Amino acid sequence: MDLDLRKLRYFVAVAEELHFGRAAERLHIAQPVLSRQIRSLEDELGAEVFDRGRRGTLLTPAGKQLLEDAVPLLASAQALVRRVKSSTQGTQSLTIGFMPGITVTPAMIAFTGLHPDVNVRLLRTTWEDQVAVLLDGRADVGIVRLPIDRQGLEVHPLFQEPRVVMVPVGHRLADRRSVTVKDLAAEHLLQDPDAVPEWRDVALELQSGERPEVPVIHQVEEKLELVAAGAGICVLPLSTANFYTRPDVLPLPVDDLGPNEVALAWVAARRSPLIRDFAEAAANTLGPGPHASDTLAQAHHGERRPSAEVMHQSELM
Amino acid sequence: MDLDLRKLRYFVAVAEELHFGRAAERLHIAQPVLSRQIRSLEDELGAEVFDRGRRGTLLTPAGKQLLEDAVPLLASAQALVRRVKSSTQGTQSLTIGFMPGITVTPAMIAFTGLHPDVNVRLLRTTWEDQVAVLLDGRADVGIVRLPIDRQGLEVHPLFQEPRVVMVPVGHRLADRRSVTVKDLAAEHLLQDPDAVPEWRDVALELQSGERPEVPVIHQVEEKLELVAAGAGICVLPLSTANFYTRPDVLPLPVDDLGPNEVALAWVAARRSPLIRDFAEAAANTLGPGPHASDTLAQAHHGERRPSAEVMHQSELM
DNA sequence: TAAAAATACTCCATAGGTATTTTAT
DNA sequence: ATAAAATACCTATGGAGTATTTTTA
Repeated sequence: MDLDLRKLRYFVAVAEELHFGRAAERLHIAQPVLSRQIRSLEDELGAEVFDRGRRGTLLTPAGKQLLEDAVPLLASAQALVRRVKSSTQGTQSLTIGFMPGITVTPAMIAFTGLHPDVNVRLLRTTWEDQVAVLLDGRADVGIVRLPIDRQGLEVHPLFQEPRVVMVPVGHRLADRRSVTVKDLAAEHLLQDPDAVPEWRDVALELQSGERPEVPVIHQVEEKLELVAAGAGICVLPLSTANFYTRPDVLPLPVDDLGPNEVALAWVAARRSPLIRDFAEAAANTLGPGPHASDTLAQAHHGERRPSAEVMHQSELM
Repeated sequence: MDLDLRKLRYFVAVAEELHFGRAAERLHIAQPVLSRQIRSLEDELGAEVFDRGRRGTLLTPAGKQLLEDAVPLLASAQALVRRVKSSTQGTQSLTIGFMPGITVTPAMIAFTGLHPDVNVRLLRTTWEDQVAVLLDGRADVGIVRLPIDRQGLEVHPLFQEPRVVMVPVGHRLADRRSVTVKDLAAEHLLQDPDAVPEWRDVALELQSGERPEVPVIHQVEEKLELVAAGAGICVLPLSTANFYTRPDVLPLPVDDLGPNEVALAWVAARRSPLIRDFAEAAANTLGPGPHASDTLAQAHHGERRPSAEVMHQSELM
């Protein structure tokens, strides 16, 4: 009668691993248990979701449809629990997700003026989880870098900022005043190609299909460490490049690279007055027109710090 | 770890009844079971959701938050199951919800031209469930009458049409050429007051707080039966009034009643190409500008029939 | 005191475990 | 032959039932 979210979570694990044994390991259960639970899910749904045999485990059309709906449903369930738990605290709160390099403070100040009683929290996100934190309720509203998957979100553009490429000192392009995307085609990009569509379309390592695995750590500091070590390059919005300046990595303008768009996003199905008011505060203080420094800055180490208390994600888990 | 949707469904029943015994009856389980399940839910959430004692059972703030999220989550889960089940059939399908009186055929023809392979189904809705059928997956897209709760929906206005009031022959207003909303303040309205905000604001029966219970049956035919019997009046869009003409009920123009807006709506979190193409077909064929008859018609009984096969909701349950 | 919810207990369905067999490359 | 998934069988958790007690207006 009622769908079992545990089985759904198991299904997602198998759908992602395409292997019952590995999925069971990831879920910390025994493989036969997983087989039985997936069968039970298939019985309840009246549809086979996996094509076992032949070339291992594959998704059926019904399985693809299920995966598409299961991920957001599980996120919504998590979001529900988070919101109920936070509603037990006496004070209302608003959690703002933001990507590194974005200055949230002016919007926060404007919002706090309207709602001095509300506990505003900041959650630094990465490119990979900037959308997920909204869907699963870790954040109520996000200041995101486009492009993103807009499914289920309300997205309001705020402003644009130029992007630069970070190369190590001594790199073959390091003495250029500026470069083009084509100059970078042979480089290894240390980030999700979807974040830089212009590069993705010309990249040699993607056309050859022989792209080395990008390390799973995606903090900006670590990316720059890898750039400095000569492991590859990365493209950053100007404000981020200025924020994380270090002497052994140089920012270079890229002539034909479109600007990075920053937008405010939240789950479309919610209409909380706090989100509405923060959206207005952000539009007034952050967008449109550049408020941040938009020229290549000289190195200025450690001068700027986030001026509000920043939660680390681990504190929220 | 995983939220239990069964408990969530139990919670919604108690939240709606505000009485464990009656809720248990509605759920076909014993009262002690319900008490225990709600306690278990509260343990899992780490929050009391009901305030027992004093004046019976009441929702706590956490309970209100939970109710707000639980209803759409349960609807999404139902929608997931429906979509997986329908994806097992070989042919793709698109189910269109529509309110009585709206002519869907031109949009259907345009859409079928684009997708001759897709099985298009129609689902007649009522004022009360036109949104629910979208949220729980009974329909993929709906032609709805505004105003509706837009939470989680994408809403694209199509066209407007005038509204009339239906009164029985022999009514004190029956010989008027037209009336005003104020003339209707003392009448009993046989529908949801939210459907006619202009009336709601002046209605005597709402101000006195002594509104008689409106029968739960909400088919247009039955409303007109009640109007004919002198049980009250109802306000209908012109096309609906023309469609359901009967000799003992008269339509009257209401001078100061705004037009009824018809819109296309679907769940914002979905982005199916079929929905996109139907939206385009509907915008081209149905809106803006009136395509239906927009004058008060003489009686023409039984001439017009819905030209496509119409499913009854019971066939879908 | 009467009505409503909570507690005590019993039963059974089912998640999870280990050992083993079946299946497909 | 081997790796992967399914089956067999056992244990224990927890949902649902009935009978009863506790609580509150």
